[in-house]
Amino acid sequence: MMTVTEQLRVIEEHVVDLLPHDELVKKLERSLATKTPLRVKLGLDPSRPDIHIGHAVVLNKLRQFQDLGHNVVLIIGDFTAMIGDPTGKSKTRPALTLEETRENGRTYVDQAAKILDMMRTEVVYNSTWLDSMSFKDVIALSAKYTVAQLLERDDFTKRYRGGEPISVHEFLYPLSQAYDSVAIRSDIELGGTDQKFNLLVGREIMRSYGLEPQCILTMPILEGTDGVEKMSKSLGNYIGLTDSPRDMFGKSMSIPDILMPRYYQYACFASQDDVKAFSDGLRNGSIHPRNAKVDIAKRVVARYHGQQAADDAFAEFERVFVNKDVPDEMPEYVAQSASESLVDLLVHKQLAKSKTEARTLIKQGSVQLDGVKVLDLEHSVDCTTERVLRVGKLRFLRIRPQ
RNA sequence: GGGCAGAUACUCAAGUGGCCAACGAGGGCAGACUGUAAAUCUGCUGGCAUCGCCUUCAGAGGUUCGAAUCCUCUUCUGCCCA
Repeated sequence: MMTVTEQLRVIEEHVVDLLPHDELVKKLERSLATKTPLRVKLGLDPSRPDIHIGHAVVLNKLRQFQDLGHNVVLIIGDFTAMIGDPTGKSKTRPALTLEETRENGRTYVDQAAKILDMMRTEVVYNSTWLDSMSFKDVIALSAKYTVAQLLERDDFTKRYRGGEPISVHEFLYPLSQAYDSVAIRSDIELGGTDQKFNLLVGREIMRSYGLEPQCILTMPILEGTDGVEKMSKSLGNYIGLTDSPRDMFGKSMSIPDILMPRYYQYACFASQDDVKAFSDGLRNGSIHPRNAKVDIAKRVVARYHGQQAADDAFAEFERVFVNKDVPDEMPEYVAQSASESLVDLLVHKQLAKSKTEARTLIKQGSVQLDGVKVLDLEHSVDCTTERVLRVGKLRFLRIRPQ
């Protein structure tokens, strides 16, 4: 096992907050002396079924803890998802049923397994203890925190001042998350920087229950492919862990240039030194931005799909976007008759949301058949031979004869 | 419990009896330019269709030739008073 100092060096890398530092040192020293691994907690909100590379930033940090010999406790917040954490949002999220959150939780674990060492991972659902709490228990829990303390949270403050509604049950979110820490007796809890408040509440609540407070560690929130908003499925700016190599590559290539160093650091998990060299290279022109981005895209794909997939995705990308060729693989459709209405086909194969949109796309010249623009709204597609239909830059459909 | 204000398309936000499928901004989509980037410029952004038609402005009724706009009730939200 590594010494405390050596461990700390790994743990502190890329971290935003690590509080309180001296308590962590004590925990590590005790862990080393008693040969007891620390319990490192991460709460996952299963209100969406997919994990993306933004989550991976935190997961990767967990993996580092595991590699140092510590244990990870993944908490699937199936119960808290019924509240819907309003963190960073101006509105309450729609509440989900317990069944939906359980289902999402299952896929979460599968995806997390791409990064974590599952031998050192304990997975628990917080409904296990939250569901059995009585109203009396809830009162006792909520008595341990004040409204003023809760209103300190940034988004609560903003909403309160802005005259926007805050439901009482939203106040229960930080408290129930904090109670999770009590239930599993966590030593350290990880989260994105937007979780700082919730993580700190955990400390207070643990202390109230007579437990040694957890340390907290926050990681940066990775921006989505739009370069502005934080990565999230609902904003459509995410790169999912289960995305195909091709999508992953394409999405990685679409990030704004200014985001490259951050992606290099947090999506590719490059070391501080490498990140510095990368940034310097971009600044002084010794690295071409386009090549830099290819490098990032390759690394991202390689991490989740392997090097071969990354190379293939790159080759495919070159063919489609640089050589304006068509991709190897694309959705296929077997024609139902010798000739079909182009508009209907676009809608039917979901290349357009409605006939109106399909017509708009045709009018704008973004629909091509075998590389030739089609501008006729009434066009019938001759389906007696194999055709390739292209809409915009990214949507393809191979049409096969009957 | 009482008083006041408000609810408009993905979001913000105009519109206060016909000129409204509804100004504008953001977002999104598409085109040009590029490094599939950013920035910039242009077009589109309820649905169906050849003029045109149909369904929308929290919900339900009503007034009117005609309503997002007026009236009634309901639901939801904020503020003030208690």
